Amino acid sequence: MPELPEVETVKNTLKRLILGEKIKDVNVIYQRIVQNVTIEDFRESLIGQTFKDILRRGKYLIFILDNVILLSHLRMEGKYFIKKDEEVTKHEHVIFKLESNKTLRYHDTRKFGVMYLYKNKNVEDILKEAPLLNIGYEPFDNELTVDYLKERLKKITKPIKSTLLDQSIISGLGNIYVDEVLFMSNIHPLEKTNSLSNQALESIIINSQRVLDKAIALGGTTIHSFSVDGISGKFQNELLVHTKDICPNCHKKILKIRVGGRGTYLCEDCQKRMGD
DNA sequence: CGCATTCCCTGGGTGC
DNA sequence: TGCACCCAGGGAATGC
Repeated sequence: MPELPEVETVKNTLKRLILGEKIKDVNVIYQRIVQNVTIEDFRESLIGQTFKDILRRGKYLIFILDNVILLSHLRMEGKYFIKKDEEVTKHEHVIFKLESNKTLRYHDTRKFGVMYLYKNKNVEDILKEAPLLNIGYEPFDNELTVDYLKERLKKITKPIKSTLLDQSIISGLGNIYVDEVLFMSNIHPLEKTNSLSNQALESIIINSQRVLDKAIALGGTTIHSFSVDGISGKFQNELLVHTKDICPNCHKKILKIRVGGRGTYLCEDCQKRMGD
């Protein structure tokens, strides 16, 4: 499941593979992927356009072409593949035929991924409208400070884990890395959000940077699946708590609970609940 | 308003 | 082997 490091890896891999490539044809097989324009509009707007750059905002990929911008969110299982002009397989939902006779294919077994297309707009414009409008700072951004978090979180009473999954507050963390960050910060996932101390918030920021930096360096985490052209990450070998049985710290059994409907791993001894 | 729940999907796992 | 069932989850929509 792609989180920030996986999307960063996909972005960098795709940049090597498709920048400068011109789109000859587009085939949308599963139509619900395209959100904000008709399929006809999507096709016609993309044909003849060349990939100029690829950016990332949170977990969104932003493809910059001549006059259009394509926004892509991989959700759970979205992947891109570069192939020759061969038969379309079962889970390929959008096929971009390129002039070099290669094809760029969006593959998504659960069909949760979405795409948006913008015509004659620049990146600054689309950052001001949905769905990018409410994407919060990334852990690396200088604006993400203890003071900022203190203010944003002061009225939130739900579990801190649910808050960290909310992309409008901090962007880029998903289910895997939130568990890791909370473990590294010795914070219980069910801790009430607005009861966290400044020191706890500081730990969350620092450990978010640490875990994402390391995951990016290792090309992301491959638990279920994510890849471009079969390239997958190695961070799963570095996980401390998510999907683990034994705490690497105190060697007690890792607990699995549900928080906001999400499978959540923690060590009760290392992540004590403080107040509430 | 905040928060919990439901929904979208399909492959993989389980039990009979 | 086949079949019914449940589970995984990011984010939007819905309900309280």
